[in-house]
Amino acid sequence: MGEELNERSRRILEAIVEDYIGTAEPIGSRAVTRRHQLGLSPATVRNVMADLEEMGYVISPHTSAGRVPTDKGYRFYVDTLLQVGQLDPQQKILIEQHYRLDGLRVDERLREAGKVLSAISSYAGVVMIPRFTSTVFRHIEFLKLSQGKLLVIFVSRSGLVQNKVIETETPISQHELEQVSNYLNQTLTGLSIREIKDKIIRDMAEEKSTYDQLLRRALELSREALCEEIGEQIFIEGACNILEQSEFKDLERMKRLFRAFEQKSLLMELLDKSQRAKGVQIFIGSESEYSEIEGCSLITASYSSSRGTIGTLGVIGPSRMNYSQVIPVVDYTARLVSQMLEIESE
Amino acid sequence: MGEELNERSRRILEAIVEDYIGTAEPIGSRAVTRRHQLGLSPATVRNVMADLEEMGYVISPHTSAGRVPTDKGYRFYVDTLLQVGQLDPQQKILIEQHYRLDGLRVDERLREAGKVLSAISSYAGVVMIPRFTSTVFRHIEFLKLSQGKLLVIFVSRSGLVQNKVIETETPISQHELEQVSNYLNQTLTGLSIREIKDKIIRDMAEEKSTYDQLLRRALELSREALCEEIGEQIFIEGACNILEQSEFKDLERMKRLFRAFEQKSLLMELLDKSQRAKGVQIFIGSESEYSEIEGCSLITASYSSSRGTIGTLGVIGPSRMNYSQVIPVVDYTARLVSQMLEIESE
DNA sequence: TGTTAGCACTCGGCCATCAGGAGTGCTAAT
DNA sequence: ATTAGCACTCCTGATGGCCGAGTGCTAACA
Repeated sequence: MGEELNERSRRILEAIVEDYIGTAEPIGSRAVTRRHQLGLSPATVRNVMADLEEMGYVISPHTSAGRVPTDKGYRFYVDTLLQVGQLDPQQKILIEQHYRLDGLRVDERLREAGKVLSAISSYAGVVMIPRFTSTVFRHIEFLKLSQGKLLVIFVSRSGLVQNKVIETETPISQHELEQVSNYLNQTLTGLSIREIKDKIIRDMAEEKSTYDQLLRRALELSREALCEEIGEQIFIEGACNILEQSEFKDLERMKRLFRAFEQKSLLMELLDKSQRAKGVQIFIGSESEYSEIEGCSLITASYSSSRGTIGTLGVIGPSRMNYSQVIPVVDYTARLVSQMLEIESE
Repeated sequence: MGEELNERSRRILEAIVEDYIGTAEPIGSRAVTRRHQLGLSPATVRNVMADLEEMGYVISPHTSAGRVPTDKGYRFYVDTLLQVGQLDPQQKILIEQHYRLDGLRVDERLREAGKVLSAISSYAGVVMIPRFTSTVFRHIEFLKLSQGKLLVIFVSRSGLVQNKVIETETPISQHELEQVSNYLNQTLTGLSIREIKDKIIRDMAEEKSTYDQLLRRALELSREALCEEIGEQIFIEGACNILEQSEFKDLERMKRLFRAFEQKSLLMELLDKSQRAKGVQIFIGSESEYSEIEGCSLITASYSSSRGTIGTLGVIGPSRMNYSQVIPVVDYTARLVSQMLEIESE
């Protein structure tokens, strides 16, 4: 088990993974020798393959079939075998063309990014909307709805509009609400929500002594409005694309995947995890006890503003994914999106 | 062709449709006599079935199979055979329970309605967000984004928040924008967008003579902001549900359907059509030259505020749908949603 | 004249069988 | 250590036969 793979085994594993990515069919020993000049006979390759199987990198679906990479095999491949090149300039241009998105809202732009990802990778694109807590305050507005209910609208520096409904016990007039809005807009602009949360807690402690009615109201409302995370949102675009993948001829499997898509919480969790990491993240198959996306891989990267990471986007497809192609695309897209949001907020 | 169906033929067609809805399998003459007391022999039923086939109400997939209703058959069934009962009180309660949605935004509520529809019907639920033009003005807000770009936020009386980005050539300060917002909020509240459009056109004609800078600005901006329809939105919930339907064992068909879902424009068109009609609408199969949803039916109803129809919701499933169950559910849901939006806006 | 029983026929679904082919593991030779 | 050879396994696809469900037709019946 602890055995290091020697050069030859690596070459052969690489061959199996890459051929399998290309063909979606179990790779036999002869196929390896035929398609790759390794200077080895099929028999030798067979021996190596038996070793690889022993070590859990590949598996054969049945006695007389070729070998298929396991999750462990893919993992080894992406971690140590694969070298991701630069995105070729032509494709860069192709991607950039999709980002001439004048006059679109931030959320539309993000959704568009998902579409582009899916179109280019021909898997599914997924984009997580900036986490509320990671955004920078730009504007807030309170509107009175029915009895005791307020609509609060929040705009982040990048122009993302979010809103929620909060409840108040003590009645308040629309006029007062405007004053509160004004006050908050003056004092909070440019702060991140994280900072604001801290500030509010501090101010509330101080405020106990003061009796400024307006100030107290403003603090109360802003606490209600800002301190609770707005449900995170996630876009999944081009899910149909992965229907084309031959692994999803299996209806049952497909259903499970689509259920996972519909529920979103699972993906959310994964994206959230990758949010914290830097650079491109790769989740392979059921590596992390999520059986719903068994047989699938997720490639993600975070996008960020100058104030740090704010969201995550990526591609989800079968484990048998063209990693070398998709990874740079995801990476580049994350950069483009970061840039886009930055420009917007200037 | 012009032949009217006699009572017996109707009974038999009804039997075929209902049994087929239940079993998803071609219905033979013996099955009809077994499951329905018609006082007829299989042979007689066979004769009638041959007639029905001749007239295009049913079809047999192959020589020695039973009969399956055609679109025309379903149409006849829903139009003249089916009598929709009231929703049974128990189910009413079941539905209502899902609508204890305090503290949710309007769009979340609508999406929730889609989920409930899908859960109860076990097909897919679909909800079209209120058309911008049909909503009633409540509040508008302009924020300056980057060079020449404005973010405009619009709140309808029912609390629906929408936003878009518009461009202006002449620069304008945030202060001026606030004045414009204030002015518009004072003068437009309570008007429907439709009315506002008219008003703006009228005012612009008059305004040529006046030289009030602010007024001119307000008119220009509000025209930009309000007069162009915001892209309509549509939620499709529980699409996976219809994967369970046996008709979608055919992969190819399923793909086409999901592509249609992803694109949304097709559904939009259909919903838009039904928007104009009153009461429950039923689209069967490819009745209206949309081949993508071949084999599917769509049941819709419009929801409305006191100011008239504002949106549409419904259920999409296989033509072989349990109409008698789904129709009252859609109907009742539309009422509930109308009510919900009404309360919110008071 | 409308209804029904009877019967021959058709066709899809299911199962077993079979040949072909791809690929393996083992052994013995290099 | 590598490789050629070989027997073996197992999937795949084609073939054919059987069964059952269901039909259409015809002739008998009320």
